[in-house]
Amino acid sequence: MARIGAVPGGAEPPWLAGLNPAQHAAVETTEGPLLVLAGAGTGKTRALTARIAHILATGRARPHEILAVTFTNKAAREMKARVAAHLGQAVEGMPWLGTFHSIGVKFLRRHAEMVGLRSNFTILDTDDQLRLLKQLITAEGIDEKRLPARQMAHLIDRWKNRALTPEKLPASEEGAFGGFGRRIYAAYQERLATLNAVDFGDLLVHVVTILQSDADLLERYRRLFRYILVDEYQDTNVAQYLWLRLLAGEGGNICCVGDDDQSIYGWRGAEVGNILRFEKDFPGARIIRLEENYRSSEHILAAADGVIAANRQRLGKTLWTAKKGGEKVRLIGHWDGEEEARWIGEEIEDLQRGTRGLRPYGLDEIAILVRAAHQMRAFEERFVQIGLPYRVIGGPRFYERREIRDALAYFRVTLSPSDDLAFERIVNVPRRGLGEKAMQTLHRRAREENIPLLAAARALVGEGAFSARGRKALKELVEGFDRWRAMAADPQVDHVALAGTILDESGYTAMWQAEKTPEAEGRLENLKELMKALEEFASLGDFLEHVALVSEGEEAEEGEKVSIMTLHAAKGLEFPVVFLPGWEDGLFPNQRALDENGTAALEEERRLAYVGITRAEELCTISFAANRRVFGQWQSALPSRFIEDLPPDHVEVLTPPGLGGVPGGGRPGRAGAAAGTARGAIGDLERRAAESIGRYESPGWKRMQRRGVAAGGRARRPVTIDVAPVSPPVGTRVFHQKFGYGRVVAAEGDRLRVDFEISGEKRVMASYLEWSGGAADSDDIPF
DNA sequence: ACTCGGCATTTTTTT
DNA sequence: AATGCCGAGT
Repeated sequence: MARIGAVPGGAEPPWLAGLNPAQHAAVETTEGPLLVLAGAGTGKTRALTARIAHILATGRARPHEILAVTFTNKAAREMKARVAAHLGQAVEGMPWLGTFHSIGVKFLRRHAEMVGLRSNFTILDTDDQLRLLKQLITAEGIDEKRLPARQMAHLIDRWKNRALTPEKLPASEEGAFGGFGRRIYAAYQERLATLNAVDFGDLLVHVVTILQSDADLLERYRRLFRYILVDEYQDTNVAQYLWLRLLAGEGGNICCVGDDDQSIYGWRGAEVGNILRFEKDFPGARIIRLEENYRSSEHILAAADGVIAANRQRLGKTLWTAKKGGEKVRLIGHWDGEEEARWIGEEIEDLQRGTRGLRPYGLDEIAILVRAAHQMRAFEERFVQIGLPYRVIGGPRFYERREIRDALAYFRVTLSPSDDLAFERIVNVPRRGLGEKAMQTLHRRAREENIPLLAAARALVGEGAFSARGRKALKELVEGFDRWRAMAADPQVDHVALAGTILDESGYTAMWQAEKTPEAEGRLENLKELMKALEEFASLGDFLEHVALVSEGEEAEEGEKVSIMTLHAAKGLEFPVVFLPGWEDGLFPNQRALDENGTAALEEERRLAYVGITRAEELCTISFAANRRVFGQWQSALPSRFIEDLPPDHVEVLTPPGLGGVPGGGRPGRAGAAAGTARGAIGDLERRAAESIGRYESPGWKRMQRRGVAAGGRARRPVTIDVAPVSPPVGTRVFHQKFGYGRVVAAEGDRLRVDFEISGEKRVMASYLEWSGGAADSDDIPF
């Protein structure tokens, strides 16, 4: 490819080496507003980091004069490392390179007093937030069951994403949360101020408030940030957008990189509109498109394009690749979710061995990307069974575990005695004989004298309040905190040792040791982990700050493993081999999303599909299951409507196991053309589903019926409308997919006990079984 | 004050 | 199926 911009005769600086013309332009167009539309796999990070290197190396700005914002800590870290690599030296302090939230904290610590905070404010975690809201809601005399705190938290989050403080709430929001929304929101903010605390959303909103309220300050920052770079611009929400506009000013040097087709965070306030509107917002903006894809094969790209092309709201890009040929995207349907997991497990083992003329793949090269976290379970179960190493990315997070939160609460109170929320969390953990009544007493005193709970506890203990047992324990706790605080202030004391001391002396460690369950052991393990993590930081305080902002359970586990994660978590990653299970209407696209947000949500789901497919470099396999267990109930679904958008020329349909093979087992392998079209295979599956289950109904359809609409206008009919499966009477000879033939020995409703010929007695659901006379009434099956 | 058991609810995605 | 919440019993 011809290179432009190379200086004739002069050696090209290393950061420009190997860039294509578009990337080159993205790097060298430093002045004025610039939007880089970077499709999936087009070397976006490469361009972005080269740009920073370029700005620094050419002396256009010093490191602290660049504001570079990312969405995840991981992206920030990677960016730092890659800029350093470009320049061939460590980047000394780019203090303003980080996530919106971490930069927000830094900014807020400097200007806390402008929003009524002190600069040592604490950052609330979700638990704290919910507990606080619960209190406020109850105090308002509202039944917390009718209006749950979760919902309120959600609401507040949405408002904050739009930079709406209680005063700025529009009239249209007046009815929110049963009409109490605004009032509780205001009370909540007030309470946060008293607690000297902020929540996640505040990290954005307070910054906007400050910048808007002080023109001089704003001007200072505008001058400071000579260059602004924003990664994943399509994910910015209103508050972040305001931030950027304020700081960039008119014609500032702001460079936003993003891809409207990868906007998948609308549900948490991201506005695709931000990127769609860029030219209007920043007059004279230049737009550069990165369209050469370096990641995926031709077929994979074509499939992704087929899916995304159905969206209306897009800026439009055409990705192309120099890589021709490769494997087609594979499509396969399964009987149920477990079979899907089983098949993928076997497929992975095959891939490892390198069958069918494909190269052998390492487990690290393989990923399974699911729509919803609960899908992961089937895979975990299966993989444990067959001993296939896997890792769940973005699973239950380390810092959200109970024992970790408890430990952190102890640290928090030690460092800031007025952290009531943390104090509340651990006063009675381990049990100290302080129940509801004791807590009421504490709260009353704290409120009356306007002092923190810890101070109230101290006073009350001195006055001889509470039961003898509780008083003694509480006294010990208060004195403990005094002691630990003194130690924390002593530079001689190592903070890791201090943390250990706190957990031991408080009796927290002992509490779990006393519990001799494997679970408790795990928790103690986690606490050890925590200590190890602590070593990386200079002080407890530093650590707490880190924890508040980092949610990534960053345990770089050893060994080769298959990765399992949600599609959301997969954004920005790539794998040679990708499996995309669960492509069923209702699950993907997700019915709840559709119900709540209609067409916009459907487009976002489609983008999610696009993100999924474009993660794959060489081999991409999409699958769906006719039946899936949801809430312990079997439900059936139809293949995702996105499957219809896959261009047939680039897709190979595989034959599901059990179809045309041995019943209930044996994998026929790759049947190639025998399966015919995608529709053919799907039809077979649906027919089988109908035949053996009898009557079933897709969850999405049920919802649509209730609402009396066919959502999206593309709804298809479910197979049969009759929810209750008929049970075979005791004594009936039945057939089960997994256990084979057997006889019913007992029944309670549709739960049966069946004595199977091979595997003995099992409890199974009637809907699992086939028996003569129990086949479907096929009058309503639309094939 | 704490423990246990029954009942309801849950799961879409997360900085 | 699994978890969390509430109420009754100790």
